[in-house]
Amino acid sequence: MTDLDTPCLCIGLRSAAQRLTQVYDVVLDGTGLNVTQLSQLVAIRKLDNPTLGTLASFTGLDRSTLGRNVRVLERLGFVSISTGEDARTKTLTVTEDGAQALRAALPRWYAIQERLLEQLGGRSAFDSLLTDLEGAAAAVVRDAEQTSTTRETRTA
Amino acid sequence: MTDLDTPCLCIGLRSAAQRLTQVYDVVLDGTGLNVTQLSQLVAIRKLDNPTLGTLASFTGLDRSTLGRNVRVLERLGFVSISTGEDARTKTLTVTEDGAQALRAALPRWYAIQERLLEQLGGRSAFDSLLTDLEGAAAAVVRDAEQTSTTRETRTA
DNA sequence: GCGGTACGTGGGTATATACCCTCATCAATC
DNA sequence: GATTGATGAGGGTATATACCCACGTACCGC
Repeated sequence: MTDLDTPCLCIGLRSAAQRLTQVYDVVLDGTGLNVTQLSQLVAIRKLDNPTLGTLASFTGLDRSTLGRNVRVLERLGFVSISTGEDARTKTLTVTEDGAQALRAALPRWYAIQERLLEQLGGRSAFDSLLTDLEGAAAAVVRDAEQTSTTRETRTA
Repeated sequence: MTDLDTPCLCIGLRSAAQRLTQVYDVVLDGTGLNVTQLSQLVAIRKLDNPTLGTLASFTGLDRSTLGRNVRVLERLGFVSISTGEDARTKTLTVTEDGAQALRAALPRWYAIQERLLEQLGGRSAFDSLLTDLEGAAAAVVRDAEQTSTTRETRTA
């Protein structure tokens, strides 16, 4: 049971994601958007002026994380944040500047995707690995919950 | 050319990495180490008291990032940071507390790895995807450099 | 030995991310 | 209609991450 004979799946995946993020960001440089912001603008537009919570569920991010991300977009003038009918909620809207940034960025985003998919020979291997990972992660979490429940029961 | 018909590879990969990180961290909870810290302790031990720069190259992280990460480990008492023979360098050493935390954490880390690999049917698909991604990312970067060079040449 | 260059770290700033607690608002019940 | 419980967002704090610049140290050529 050692270390580098079996490199950490988590760290490996994270490194890959970081490198890929940098690649996207380099290519998007000059459009005013990085890949995080691009994806969030796209999501806001797609969801048609969602609330923070809706966007958070959709993206799988924590609400507070998303709130902070969105404030960056607001400061950049790409999103406007207004109080919804339900006064607890904040509604997000892509501004005209945001739409313009999207028009600049999306072609480049698309070009990266195409190039990557070409190199990867399509997205099936990619998608199935992500799906498998999701399933595997869920299995590990179930195991962990099982174990801790057992431990609590034993202790009690 | 739209958005969610072709979900962003980068965002997908990043989400997967984040979820996987959370899984590791849940399982490691109580050992005093999260997966980032665990991997860094392992790397320090493996590299046998490296300098910050050496560790940064090894892990692929930015030096300043690593400096900050390591200061967290120092504050936790798991790593000691001392000035090297070359007075510019800082040498990293895993303390006894750090070694003890590793003893607590490594079996759990190993259990996650085993469980994940079992679910994934081995690591070949995982590893080859990461390798392919690396190659594909390099290709995209080359394209981008090519393009910008061309643009500069044209402009000049 | 001195001066310039190269190199290793640290600090400032910024984003992305999470968790927990609080506060405000809405809704439902009495 | 007032109290209570649920829900949405914000703020505090923390980690992980990057880039750029400043500073101090080392080394090399003279």
